[in-house]
Amino acid sequence: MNRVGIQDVARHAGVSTATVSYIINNKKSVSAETRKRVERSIKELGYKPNAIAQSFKTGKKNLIAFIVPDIANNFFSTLIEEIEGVLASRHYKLMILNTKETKIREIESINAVSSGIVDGIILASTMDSYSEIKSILPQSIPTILIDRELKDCPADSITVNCHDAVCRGVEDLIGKGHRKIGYITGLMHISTTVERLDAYKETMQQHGLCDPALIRIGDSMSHCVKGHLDSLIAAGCTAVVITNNVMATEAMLQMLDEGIRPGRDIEILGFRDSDQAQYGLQHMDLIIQPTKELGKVAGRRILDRISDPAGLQQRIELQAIFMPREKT
Amino acid sequence: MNRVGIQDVARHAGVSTATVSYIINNKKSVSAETRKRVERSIKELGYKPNAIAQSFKTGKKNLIAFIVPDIANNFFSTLIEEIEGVLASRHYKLMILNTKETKIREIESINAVSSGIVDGIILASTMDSYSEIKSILPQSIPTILIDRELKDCPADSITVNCHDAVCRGVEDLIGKGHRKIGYITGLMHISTTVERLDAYKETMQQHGLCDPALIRIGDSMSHCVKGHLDSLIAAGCTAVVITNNVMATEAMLQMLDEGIRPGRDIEILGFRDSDQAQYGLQHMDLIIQPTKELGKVAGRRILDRISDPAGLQQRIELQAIFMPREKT
DNA sequence: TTGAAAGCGCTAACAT
DNA sequence: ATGTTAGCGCTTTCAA
Repeated sequence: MNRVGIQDVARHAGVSTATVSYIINNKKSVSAETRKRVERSIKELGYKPNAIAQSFKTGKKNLIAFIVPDIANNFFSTLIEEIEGVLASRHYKLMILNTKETKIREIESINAVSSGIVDGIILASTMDSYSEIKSILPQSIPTILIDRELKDCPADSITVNCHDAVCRGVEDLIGKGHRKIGYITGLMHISTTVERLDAYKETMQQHGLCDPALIRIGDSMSHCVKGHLDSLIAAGCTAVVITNNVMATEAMLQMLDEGIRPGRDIEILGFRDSDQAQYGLQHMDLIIQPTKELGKVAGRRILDRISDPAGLQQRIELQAIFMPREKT
Repeated sequence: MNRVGIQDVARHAGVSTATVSYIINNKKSVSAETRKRVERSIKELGYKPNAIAQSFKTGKKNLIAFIVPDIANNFFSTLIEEIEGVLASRHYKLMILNTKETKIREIESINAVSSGIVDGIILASTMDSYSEIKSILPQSIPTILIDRELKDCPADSITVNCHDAVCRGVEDLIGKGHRKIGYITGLMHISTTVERLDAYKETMQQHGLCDPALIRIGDSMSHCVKGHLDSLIAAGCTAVVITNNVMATEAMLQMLDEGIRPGRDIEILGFRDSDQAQYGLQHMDLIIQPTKELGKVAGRRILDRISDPAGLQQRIELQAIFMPREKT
């Protein structure tokens, strides 16, 4: 049960601990012969460097934390996947902390992580504002915001601009003759929700079509869609904008089940991720987020930020695109 | 940028580092006055104990690794949620490692984790057999298998027995007069897949109905269902067993989209998790896995195992239940 | 090319 | 109740 340490290896191979360390990290030139001997000892003894001791000594953990609102959401699990890929190529691991869109769990997660166990933090925050976490977010740990912005936060951010795509989508609906276009939001305290809603209002206003009675406040996670959709249909909407992937999929299931034919009985403008091959979504107009790209860029950015902690703040913005449906 | 250490606090409060340590961990009795003074110093200096140094010294990391095949699968994200809950109550954190059902990523994950950064490992393995990971699975770290068993593995395991529920479900189908009952499997190298398939074959055999031509090999993740379902229908099946939650949901979407009415045109026996409120699933007969319970039990078990590393191996088996559909 | 030895920041046994 | 101090297992400087 006693773990074998670098001492044991050194003794077994008849060298100093320094030499073993050099070999583990191939830091200095070591004669081929010694290297061979030490490597044999390592294998024989089954030696594994104690990662905690290494981190303690060097200060490097090769670990990034991703604080994420909902791992079951395809958007975020795609993000995780992509970030992991980028990090793995640089020998970093990703630690995932799931907040379930609650502030308390976000705070707990930030606290857990600010004890110095990670080299960097990627945060998709569920907070209303930066002030709510300003005091607990450790300035000593490189941090970047992903997907959702926090006003006045000095950290780097990587976001997706959906404003233009939403405008285009709504324009398209209007162009097809729709006048009563309903809208189901995500969680209202999140920056992306506000951005998208503003784009919708703006466009509707430009055509003199804006009607607050056609807006429903949703959450991005669970089962709020049914009621909203029914009530918008009852209100006479011929088209509905549903502003995230989870809700769009749910709406799809529900409509199919009730015999409402999206694309015929009602027009839906939904959201999906870059590579989401969700069955049924082909009946909707879609706004497609560059989710994979978002993850990749975030992965690269946190790594760069770690190697240059003092660099200037960066705000990176990717663009979503509007794609009309294929099928009826 | 220089992190403040326990030394700084001690100096600032005019006490020894030991006293500060006692207060942080409230280990020994400290006079109310000293405590107050030290706590003020901690606040003033913004001191946060270096978690790595603590772990280094004590050997405790308060971290459990969960190596999981697919975080986007509701079954596993529910598991994560429940395990997190149990661990949080004992001040443990969960580190999630997503293998995407690939062996290579499982091996990488095990290696990453066996450098001693966690106190315990929960593994939902995607391997064919224990021999594939026997040499890399660290015996010094408490490990439990969840959901999927690995023959001959000496670790504890927590699984869900679906055998009886599948038998009952298939019996029920037969009782309703179905004779050609198709079957779509999960990944064939996984223990749960085999268990379920055996139960199906067994039951069909008992009624002289077993026909290998009615079995389709699926994977549990992606988009294999459509083809299989179509071909089973073409083969004359009046009922189909779909043996995990992801595939069941996908089949649902597809059938609705194609105007096939589950529960009327075709009978489906699907799977879902304890609390999965997926729209549309009410048209299927269902086998319900006690997913939340599974997570809770696993969380408790790993904690117990950590406090008693030498205890006898435990194999815990929960039972799935069969539930006929509500709606037509 | 190799080795001796000084810590990294903290905990806890032991002493006072 | 509080302080002194010896490490935990490793890396790395400096010397040989």
